[in-house]
Amino acid sequence: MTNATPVRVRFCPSPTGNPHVGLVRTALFNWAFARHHGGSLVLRIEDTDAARDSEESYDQLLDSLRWLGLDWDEGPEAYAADAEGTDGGAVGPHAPYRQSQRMDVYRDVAERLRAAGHAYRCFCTPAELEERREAARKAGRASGYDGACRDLDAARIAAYEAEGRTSIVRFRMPDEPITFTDLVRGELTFAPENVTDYGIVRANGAPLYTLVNPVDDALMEITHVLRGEDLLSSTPRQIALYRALAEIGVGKGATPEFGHLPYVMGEGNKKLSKRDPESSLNLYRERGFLPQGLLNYLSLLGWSLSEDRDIFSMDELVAAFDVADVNANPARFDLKKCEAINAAHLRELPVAEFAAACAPWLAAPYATWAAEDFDQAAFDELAPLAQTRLTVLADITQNVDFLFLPEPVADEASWQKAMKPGAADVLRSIHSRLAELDGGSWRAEPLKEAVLAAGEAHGLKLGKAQAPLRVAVTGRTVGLPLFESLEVLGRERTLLRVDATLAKLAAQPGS
RNA sequence: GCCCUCAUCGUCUAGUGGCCCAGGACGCCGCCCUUUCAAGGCGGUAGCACGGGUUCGAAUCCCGUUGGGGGCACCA
Repeated sequence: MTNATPVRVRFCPSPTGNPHVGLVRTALFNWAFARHHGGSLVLRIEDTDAARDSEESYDQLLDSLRWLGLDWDEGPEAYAADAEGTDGGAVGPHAPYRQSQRMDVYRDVAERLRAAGHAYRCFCTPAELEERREAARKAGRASGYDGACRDLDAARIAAYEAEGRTSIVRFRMPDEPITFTDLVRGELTFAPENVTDYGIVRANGAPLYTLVNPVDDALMEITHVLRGEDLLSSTPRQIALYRALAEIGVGKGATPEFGHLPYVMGEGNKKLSKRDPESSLNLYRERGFLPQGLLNYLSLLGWSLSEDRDIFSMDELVAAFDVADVNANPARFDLKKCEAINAAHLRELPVAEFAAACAPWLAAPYATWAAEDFDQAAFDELAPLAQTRLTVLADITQNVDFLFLPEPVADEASWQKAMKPGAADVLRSIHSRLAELDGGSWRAEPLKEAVLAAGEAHGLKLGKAQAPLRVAVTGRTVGLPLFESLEVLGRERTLLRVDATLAKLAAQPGS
């Protein structure tokens, strides 16, 4: 890259379905690259396929990017949701940024390409194409377009038209190898026989991605194209188109540099697809991943900050990020590690921020308790204890539900585990010791002493003695530190729950 | 079938000819701490796909093999 030209990268999703993590990783690398170089990130919406695109997906896409904090400089609307756009809401000098609103641009470019001889009308029918492709394959040859309509004369064209055939517009590839230096893979060369002429406008006049994407990159003066490796083999085509565009005066004439990012793979070494539930960004959001946690993990797929650091902030990522350091091999998405990294970010949050971040999962639709039973102050007291125990924020709900539910959840497995024969006796001892504590001494430390003493009377260590009490009060065998929990729950409710458990135990045969 | 691409512990990676009988992280196992579970501390498990070169010396460079992934659309 020349130092003089400011970096301009773009993220250009098509609004089809939920955003998935592979897409997010691509957005992240583009964003980090732009920020690292003090350049611009352009958000362009590639909605040229009316059949698959939807407005809902578009809204979701922007919402996701905003949630992630991946801000863009130019796009169909401002990053800050409340900001005023300049042109129909769009922000930036190259509006509009939705391709569905740029159709006249593409039509014009396609026409000029054809006039200059860089493209031609192709009358081959899909059936004919398919047949010849098959034949080529069988013969062991490359199966791309065979160039049948490359040099049709006027008579031939008239004959096809008389036949009622429709035509697409096809780009004419030069008969020479194309070499470029991929930012992550190095120098690559493609022979002409393997990169054949390709369609750029449908028979119905609608432009194809193959045209639209490079045209907009040229017009929007994109300097670096960082995208998935699935587009690697179409790069020579785009470069050829770029050269043709330069020739007819579309854009400033410079071809961007390309960097092809490795795939994000899912289970069984398959490319993580949109259908794969593991790939859905919304899923991570609903489970309570922190944007910085998810992004931190995703950045590790094909890149690393340093030899011995896996946990870092977005600022650190931006400071260190370089496409040249991205490695070329596909990476498997590992949920366990993703969760571990998110947990680390959760722990690094100041307590108040952590508590605030929990809020969505303490209310509908996540809360299992009635809204009016929620007690913020009680929650805040336990929040620090929960912070080291969560992997994702959604886990907060069951960690504190005992505080807000009228009675603890009934977890059969926990009950079986804790309420072994003799548990009732222990619980009775605990109850009488606890009952001796007045409101003023209802603190974690005395509570612990009381349970300890009660346990000793039965020859039990604290670990064993606390189990039935924990289940009696929280419903579960695993949870936040017990005595602090009791302190917050309060004397009355604790005693009531132990009473209730004792009653239940008494009603149970064999206890 | 043709073309492209990739190849270090189970997984993500560090490593760009000697610092590597390969380092970190997640996972897993064990120990310590301990009120359950975490967190934290300590330790362990496990890898350069294979075969040829080049070189005094290769995980690192070259060739081949094998294996994985992708592309070959009037999808993007």
